[in-house]
Amino acid sequence: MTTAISKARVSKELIFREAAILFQRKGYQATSMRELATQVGLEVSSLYSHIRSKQEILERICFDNAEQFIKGLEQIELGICNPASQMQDILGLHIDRASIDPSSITVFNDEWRQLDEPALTRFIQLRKNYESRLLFILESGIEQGVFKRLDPQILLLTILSIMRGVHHWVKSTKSDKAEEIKKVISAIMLDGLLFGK
Amino acid sequence: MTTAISKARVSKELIFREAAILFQRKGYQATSMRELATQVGLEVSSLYSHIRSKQEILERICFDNAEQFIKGLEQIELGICNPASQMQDILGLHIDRASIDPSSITVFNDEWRQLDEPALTRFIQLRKNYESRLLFILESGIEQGVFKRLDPQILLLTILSIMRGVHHWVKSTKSDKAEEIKKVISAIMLDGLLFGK
DNA sequence: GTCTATAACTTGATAGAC
DNA sequence: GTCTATCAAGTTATAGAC
Repeated sequence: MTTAISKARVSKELIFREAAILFQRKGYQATSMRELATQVGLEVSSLYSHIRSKQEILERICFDNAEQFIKGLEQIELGICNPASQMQDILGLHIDRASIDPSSITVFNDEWRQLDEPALTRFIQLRKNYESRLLFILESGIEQGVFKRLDPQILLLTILSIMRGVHHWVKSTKSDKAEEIKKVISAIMLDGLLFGK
Repeated sequence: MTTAISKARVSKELIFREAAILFQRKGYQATSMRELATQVGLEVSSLYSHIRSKQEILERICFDNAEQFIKGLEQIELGICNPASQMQDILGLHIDRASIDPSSITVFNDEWRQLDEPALTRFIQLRKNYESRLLFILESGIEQGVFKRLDPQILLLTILSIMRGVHHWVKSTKSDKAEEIKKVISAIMLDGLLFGK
């Protein structure tokens, strides 16, 4: 429109997207702004016309994802109050988000510790809040006799561990259909691995 | 013996132990040799009388743990050839090791990507070998009708995800008995979460 | 083996011309 | 908005006295 030859558009979004990919592959600390600039197709200094700092990128990735998970959980809480189906929906929420944007989720999962204060404390609080709401669902399920009477804290950590790993197999399975993954994980978590029993 | 006042012993082991703690808390890249020196009670340069480089520390942590897991797996493979009990033993192996040395295991789990070549490639190969042997056990179990007929690749990644998270709840559960954790995880993995069924 | 001093380099970020 | 040039601070690691 404005120029004869349309130059590759360098938007803020592109910077965040490429940053997520680099942070995923090498980690936040091991990724330099020079590498990011190269990946985006700019000189380092030009990045700072779009962003304020390297930290700002990490903060946005972490808090955007946090927001998505919190919103998703709110929907589930407002739905039918059945712990088993709520748990299944939570698994679905995590698997869907890991499928939609694996790089971003990996950074959210693994690199949040590199947040500076006060963002770090704020992030940890969001996470604690999220986890305590999952714990509540688990405890409700146990009380209602839907789930087995196992230590709910250990249950919670087990579920979170599985969810933290989902992004790994989003790419490593050939049939990268989220639906297939949901089926298998639900089967394991809810009914166990043993046949017949 | 040699000095009247016995000075705090600065051994190589102490350096590796403190390094594991720092690498766990802040990550490899975010931990400086200055911090490590302070933690150990030396000046930076003095560290280099004991170790060759920062990388050497990471390599030793990663490969020592790899060796332990491989040895453990070999024992399990040589034991009774029952996929269900083998799987339970593998869960036990990971939980035991995470209980014995959580810092070291966390670095092994999360910081191996910071290895330089050629160590990185060597490490990835060890891991691939380990994982393919777990996969074999899962596939055997499915063939023998012991495990449900689920995608073994997804099963493997699920189990590895749980094992990667064990160190988190070794500290966060008050009763930090490995036995309790083993019981709960085995219950979930083998029999599922749902009651009765 | 430990120290002080410093080399050699990389980092995130800024100044100012265009 | 993008560039060239540069800064100040931090990094791992070494040299050499004690």
